[in-house]
Amino acid sequence: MTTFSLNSTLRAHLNKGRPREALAYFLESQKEGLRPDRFTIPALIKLYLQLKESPLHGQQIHGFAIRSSCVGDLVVGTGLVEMYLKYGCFDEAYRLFDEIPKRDVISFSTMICGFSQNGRDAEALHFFSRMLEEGIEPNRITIASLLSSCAHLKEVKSGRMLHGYCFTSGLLDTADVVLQTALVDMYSKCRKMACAKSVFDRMTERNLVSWNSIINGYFFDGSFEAALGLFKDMVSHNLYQLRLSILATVLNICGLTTDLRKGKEMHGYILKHVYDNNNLDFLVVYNSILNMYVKSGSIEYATSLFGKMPRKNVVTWTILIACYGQYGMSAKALQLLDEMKRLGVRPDGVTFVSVLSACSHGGLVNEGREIYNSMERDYCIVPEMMHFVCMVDLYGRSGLLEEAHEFINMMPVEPDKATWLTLLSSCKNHRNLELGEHAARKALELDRYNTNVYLHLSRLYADAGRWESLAKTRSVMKELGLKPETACSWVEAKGIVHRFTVGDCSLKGVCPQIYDLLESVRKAMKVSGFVSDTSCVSHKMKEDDKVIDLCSHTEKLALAFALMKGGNLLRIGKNLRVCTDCHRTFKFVSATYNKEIILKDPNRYHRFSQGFCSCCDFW
DNA sequence: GTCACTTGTA
Repeated sequence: MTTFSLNSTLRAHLNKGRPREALAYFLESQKEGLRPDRFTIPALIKLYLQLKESPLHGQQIHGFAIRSSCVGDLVVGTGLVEMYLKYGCFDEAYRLFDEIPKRDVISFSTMICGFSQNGRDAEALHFFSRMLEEGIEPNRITIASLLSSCAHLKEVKSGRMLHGYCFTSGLLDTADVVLQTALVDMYSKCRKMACAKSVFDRMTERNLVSWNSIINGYFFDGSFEAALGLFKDMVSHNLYQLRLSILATVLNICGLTTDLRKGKEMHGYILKHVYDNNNLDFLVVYNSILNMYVKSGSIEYATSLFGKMPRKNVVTWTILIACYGQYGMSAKALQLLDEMKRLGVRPDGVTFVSVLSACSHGGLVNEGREIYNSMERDYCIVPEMMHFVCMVDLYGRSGLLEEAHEFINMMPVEPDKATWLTLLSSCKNHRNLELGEHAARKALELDRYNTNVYLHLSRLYADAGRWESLAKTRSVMKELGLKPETACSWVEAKGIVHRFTVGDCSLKGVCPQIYDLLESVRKAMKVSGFVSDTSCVSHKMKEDDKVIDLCSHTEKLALAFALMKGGNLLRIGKNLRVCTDCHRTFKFVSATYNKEIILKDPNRYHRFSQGFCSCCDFW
């Protein structure tokens, strides 16, 4: 064996998607004492990225590169940079990037893409200016990554400029699905649907991602009809296999639609097309539909479909378990786990995520711990990061912050940023400033650009009355170009989604009744002895003003609107977690106005009825 | 003979 033959064999295996064979061959070559060269290193990097190995192996490869003294090689350097970016080691990536003597488009694009894929979008755009300063021309790949960052940041202005660049540089002269899709997605995310549609219409070739982007765009823009219409086009062209992702989007739409009329219509539509298309796996499609009923907040339909399904697999069971968990019906979730065991269906790792988070949302600490311990013992499932995070959440949500922290310290692997963020979020809910600050520090060490860390931290400082620290945190966010997501709630009425954003003063003029209604609800609550929970307000202001501030919460505006609209079942969606004061108000309204209310937040569902919530005030 | 790209989802 020579190094040359080693390299070509490695490449051959990798190109055919056989990383294990490549690895075996490489290990063989090591036994023979063969030295990797600058052509071997990139192949090794590809190999390890394909195998999803731990950073330790990455460092080994780095070691090989150092020993073969080819770190300064353009291709090797770029490969190493990519590797570290994939592992989230940004400092190392920066360092290596700076060591590349003559950087090219690819090395710059690698950096930009790495930032963009890790949610560090401001940094991605920043790096682009550096690229231009060094006089390097971007290409289609650079632009696609940048567009993705503009989409995340909702930066239409930069997005438009990039679009303009595509025109003038001739990048759009030839059909380029990826680039065009990136444009569609950028416009979609920035809610410029007319622009998105015009790019989409001009595409000569489209793929699943293109459809996904445009349909999602219409969805978030509230144009349900347009989104569903496009979905029908897509299905009836029979172009792509129905996948959960796209179904989830479409069926989510139905979740917001009155009385599930649209959801059921789509259910029928999809089944018809599944029937027409023998390539599709019925079970998968049924699972998607089941998921739709769960997502749309219709437990009744979900359980009834579950009962009727002729075949079920782990996924089917897991969906329903997750459903109960999200509604705070933890006991039911555990019951389902038992039943599935009894019927001989083997739970998998994802099932345990659902079960553990059900325990977490229901405050069942002991049960959760027992189940966690049984994973490896009874099911031969080795817990991984996602399970660790569930456990931290299990302890933390219940206020057992020390246990949560201890669990992190005992974890067999280095905690990732999600772990620390989970602990931080619990510290925020239970107002433990000291531990919260520690968790925030750890999370920021791993990702300085994580908006949520700063938001949780701000909240902690506000609750503790540490106004200087609060101001400081906010100014850091500003410096880094991080913007919190603006709170938003929505209600559907007659096929149109009405959106309510925070401090939406325009409403005052257009719809004074909303504020009048809220005012009367507030008075009625006061009479009944309900006290506003002003602890939800994180600004420094007088108590009375805090009460007024609370009234502008978007879910309250949406609630008032939904009440005015009429009907006995009100469905409200929200992009952020509900606050305690709003939760109280919803309970009150469900009792005094005799309404059933479903409030969906990003993590779970609250179902209010007769003054109670399905979450039992634990969320 | 070698490096980089778009969506969603928990």
